[in-house]
Amino acid sequence: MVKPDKRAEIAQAALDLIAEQGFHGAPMALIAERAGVGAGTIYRYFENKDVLITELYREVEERLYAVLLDGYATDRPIRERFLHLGTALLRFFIGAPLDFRYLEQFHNSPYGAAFRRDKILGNKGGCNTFRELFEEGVARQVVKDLPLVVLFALAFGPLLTVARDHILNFVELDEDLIARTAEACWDCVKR
Amino acid sequence: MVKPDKRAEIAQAALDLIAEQGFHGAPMALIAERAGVGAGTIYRYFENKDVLITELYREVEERLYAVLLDGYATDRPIRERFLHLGTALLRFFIGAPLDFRYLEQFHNSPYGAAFRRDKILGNKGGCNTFRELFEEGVARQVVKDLPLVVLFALAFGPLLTVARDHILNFVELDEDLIARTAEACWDCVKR
Amino acid sequence: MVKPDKRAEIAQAALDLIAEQGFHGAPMALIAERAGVGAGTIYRYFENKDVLITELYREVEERLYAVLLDGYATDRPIRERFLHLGTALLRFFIGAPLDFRYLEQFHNSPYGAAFRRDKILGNKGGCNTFRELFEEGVARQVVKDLPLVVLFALAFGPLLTVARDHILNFVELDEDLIARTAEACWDCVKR
Amino acid sequence: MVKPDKRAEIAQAALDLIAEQGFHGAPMALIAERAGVGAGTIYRYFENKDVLITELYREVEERLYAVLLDGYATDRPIRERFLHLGTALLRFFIGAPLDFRYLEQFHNSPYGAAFRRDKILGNKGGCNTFRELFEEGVARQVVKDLPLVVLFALAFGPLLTVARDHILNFVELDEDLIARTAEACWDCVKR
DNA sequence: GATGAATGAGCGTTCATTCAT
DNA sequence: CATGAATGAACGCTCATTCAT
Repeated sequence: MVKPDKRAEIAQAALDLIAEQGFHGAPMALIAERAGVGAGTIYRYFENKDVLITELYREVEERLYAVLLDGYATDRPIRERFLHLGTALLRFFIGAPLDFRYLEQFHNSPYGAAFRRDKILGNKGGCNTFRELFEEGVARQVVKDLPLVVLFALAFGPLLTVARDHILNFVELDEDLIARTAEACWDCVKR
Repeated sequence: MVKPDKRAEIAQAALDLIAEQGFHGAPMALIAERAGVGAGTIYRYFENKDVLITELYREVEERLYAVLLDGYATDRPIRERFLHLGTALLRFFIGAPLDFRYLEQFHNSPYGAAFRRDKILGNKGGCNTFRELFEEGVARQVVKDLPLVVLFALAFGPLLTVARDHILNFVELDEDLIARTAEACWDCVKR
Repeated sequence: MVKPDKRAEIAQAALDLIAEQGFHGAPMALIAERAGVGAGTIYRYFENKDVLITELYREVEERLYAVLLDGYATDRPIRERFLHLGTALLRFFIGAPLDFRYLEQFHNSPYGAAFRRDKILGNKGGCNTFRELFEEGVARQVVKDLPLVVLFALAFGPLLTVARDHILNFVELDEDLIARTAEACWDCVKR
Repeated sequence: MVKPDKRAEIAQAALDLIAEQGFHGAPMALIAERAGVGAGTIYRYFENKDVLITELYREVEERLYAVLLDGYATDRPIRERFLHLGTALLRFFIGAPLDFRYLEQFHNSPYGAAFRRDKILGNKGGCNTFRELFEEGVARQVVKDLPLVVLFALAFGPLLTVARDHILNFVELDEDLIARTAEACWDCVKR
């Protein structure tokens, strides 16, 4: 039976290294060292590096979706729900900058390519929520009548960009700015 | 058979490969093969791989700025100028998907890290134009009173995201959709 | 079949190859092959080729100094001590021709350049012994009153040359010839 | 017909570079650049790099022998002739340090190996002179009765070592020191 | 003759992965 | 179960040599 500590140590070490240095800066030997395990041990928990990276992605995504859905009430108005999701997204990334950086590294790599397509067709938790929200918004004529993909871009694009700018210290996002940014995004998608 | 400048062949091969496969998928030997030259030949034109990559970036950037500034009139209203830049950006990326992918690969890599900061402080052609536009817009109370960095995010974020989605075939951007997307971005930044 | 320490195998293979073929004739891949290890294995024991070469040098030097100082008695007359060192030097090189050749290759290379100066100012074991011997000899007016560097040259020059000639099979040094050569060197430095 | 200027320029550039940087620091392209010719031009004058190097060696050797034999009178006493050769050797090397360094680089390289054997069997000008001098000295019982090779070592060893030390600035050889060094060498070989 | 752009074999080095212990 | 030494393919890069101009 696998010792869960060790798996977690490896995952954390890998996530930290990849988030901070990119895939280039995260050889398996270094991940093992940071995790305090032998190099071969990683392969007991993850079939190979690709699997490790993909699994890590899923874990981050799961954490994100959990945060997005926490307190999300489908019976609230579209605008309110949108702002909830937007601010939750920003808050999560600001609070977990390594998770954010990891997602960025992942998306911008051969690994990410396949996943992007899945996402857009997406049946995944948080993603689906956005989709349903937009579909409902379009149907109720509260949201612009644009293809779903474009609405996603209008909403996610600024949020992710602003999160990156905060993490890279180009801007300091406080609660006020988070709220105003999310509202600006709403202006973008709303009719 | 024509030999249209070896440097250009190498640059094109490198850009294609990096855009399509990322830096990992573009070893010098493969770039050379695609360019139809010997491996050593690359080094007659580019000091090393870093220089090749950086130079390629500058060339793409130049092409982009040229397009953005083409027909840009500073005496037109803020909104009109914004829409000009937004639609020009989208059109350029749609017409030159490899350039777009290359920029993305570059920004999300050790090479791009240094450039990002420069860009945000930016004295570069197209970048400066956006900055001046936003500053003027804020001063005239036409644009939201948000930090410049956030305005950049609100404008660029969706545009880049939507361009990527088009290139990845998640959506088909025609002239109409380009215009409506740019307008949605304007809703984002306008007061 | 015994596996008598991989580090030693690598060191021996490198020393042999470099001694016989020079640095040019000793690519890492060939060293690895001769040592019966994979190419990458060398780097577990030596950070890079420079380190391998320098470390090898130190090991040879250590062996040499050990032999020189073995049985060296500071309370014996200058002449006797000189002859002890001279014959010990010759015997060592004759008995370890690869060590000798390695030292020559090393000294005549970019690696050796830095070491040469150190040596002449030398606080190293065997070197220091020669220096003290000469200084004492000069003070007691048993040795010619020449700069230390010149005395070194008068003593080492012939010894190293004769050792090389023996190793290259230009002459066969037996115990008798070793003794007479050392004595000739003494004639060179003595008053 | 070959333009002799160009050949000389190439030879000088190659000698300088190899003397100063060793064979590693003297790629053909750099030699060509220093000589002010195209890279391919070298191959009009020298079949390949090996030939260039070997030819260069012969030229240096010739210059050396010319100096040694200049003013050498076979009717003078052995000792005097020996001192003539010794001091001439030292003076030559001190006056032409690049020639000296070149000889050292050459001897300590795969190229030098073959030549050393030739030399010792040597029918070459200067070498032959030494050989005859020693043979005569041994026959007349003025020089120690040692194998010719050993006598060579006793004479050349210190001279070359001291020349190197001067060129490397470990000692400053003036006329007085040159004379005393040559005399010390005589003490070495004389009965 | 002279050139220098082009070549590609060969270098030192890294790192994902395996497997004997 | 866990280890980390061992592996070797693959990388970026250099340089002696060639040959079209």
